[in-house]
Amino acid sequence: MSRKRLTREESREQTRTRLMDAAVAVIVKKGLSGTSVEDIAGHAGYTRGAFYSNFKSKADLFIELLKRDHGHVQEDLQQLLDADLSNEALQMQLAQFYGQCYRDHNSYVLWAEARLHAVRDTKFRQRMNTLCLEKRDMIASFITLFDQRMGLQPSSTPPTDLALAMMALIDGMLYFNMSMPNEMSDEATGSVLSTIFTATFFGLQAKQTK
Amino acid sequence: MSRKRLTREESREQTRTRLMDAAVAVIVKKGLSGTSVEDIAGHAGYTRGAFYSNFKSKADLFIELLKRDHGHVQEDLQQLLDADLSNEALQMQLAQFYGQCYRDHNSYVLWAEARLHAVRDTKFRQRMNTLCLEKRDMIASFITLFDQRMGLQPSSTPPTDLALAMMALIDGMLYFNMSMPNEMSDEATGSVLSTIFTATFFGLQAKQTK
DNA sequence: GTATCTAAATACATAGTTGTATTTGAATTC
DNA sequence: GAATTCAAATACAACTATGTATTTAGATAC
Repeated sequence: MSRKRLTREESREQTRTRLMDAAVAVIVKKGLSGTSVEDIAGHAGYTRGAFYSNFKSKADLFIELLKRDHGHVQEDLQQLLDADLSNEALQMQLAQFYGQCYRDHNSYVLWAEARLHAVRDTKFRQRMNTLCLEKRDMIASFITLFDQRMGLQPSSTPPTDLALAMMALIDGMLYFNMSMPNEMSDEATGSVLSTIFTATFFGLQAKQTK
Repeated sequence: MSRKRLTREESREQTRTRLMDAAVAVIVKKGLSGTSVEDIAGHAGYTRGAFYSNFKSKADLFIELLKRDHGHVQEDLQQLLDADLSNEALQMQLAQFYGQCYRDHNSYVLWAEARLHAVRDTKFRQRMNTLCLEKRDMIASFITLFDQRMGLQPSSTPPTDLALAMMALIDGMLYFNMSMPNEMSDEATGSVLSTIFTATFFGLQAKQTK
């Protein structure tokens, strides 16, 4: 099994990626501020030298992590939106989307850290808000599309506001699902979300049978 | 203006309280893990000696902070529940409750820190869950009471689950309201919450006019 | 193959943090 | 008012973190 010999650029890119992946793991485990640059480099199998050669600072790296994750989510959502699916397929896919949402532990923690940091740091908050609003607008597009498809007259509450509410709700439920799975099982989480979504968008309480 | 001479016990109590208040301020500003014991003591006008004489560790203090805040909220809610108010008064009070909810910056940050810490530390998570579930049950009582009062047949979703959802929603909206007040004003926040509450509990989309 | 470049390692200077052990001085007790 | 007690200050020793400055060794260019 021949290990491919890497070009300088490839090697650098590999280092960068490894550092970022290690950073996620360590930050999720010990917290952003509880994680030292040494921790990250060490966990990736490098020394601090490698870190500072690739990133300006821990803060700089953290932004990169968020952007990377955000990019993935946005791509996924955009694909769904572009796919021009049937109503049924769309509903299925959306269900799956928030289904997988509350399974990704690492992302949850990363963004929870980010929110806290945003509360404290104005500059960071602005960058963060840009990302959040991009996601919000994506979700708002879904709401609008859905309203059109279903022939519902749009709610008096703007879809952008509803989108933020859904983000808030999913996020918070994800936490409960993670921290007290006995009280809030995966099924219960899905069921609650679906109840509230349905009530909010169709205006009728879902009479779903367990 | 004679400054009252304090007994030893009073003085100790004062120190303790000052340390706790200082801790909230500093932790909100710099984060739990970014805050040193020295920071806290210093901000309260003492040295580390005073801190360690009053608390076992920073973790110990943090739990105290959460318990104190939790106690206040529970008291307020219990009073509301005991008051046996008319429907109108109850609705008013509840509106006021979540109205004031998203005005308390410090508490938000404290609990956000706590959630992150809970994800990482099993023992802490258990203590934290106890508090969360107490609050959940309190809110579930409100939901049940409300259903009875309004003569609604209770939702197929258990009130405890709905209670967690409402906590999740309020919390998340509070964040957006704090971090992007231009996108999510106080009024918009109230409006969205009220839309979703109404839809969820009455099963009808609120047609509220701005 | 020699010279050059640069990613990553290493060395260093500085500074902050923790918890305990000891001391101090003001409140209490007799 | 002398003795005692204890809240808080101070001193201490071990450890961890940061960022920069310098070195090293493997890729690239000639």
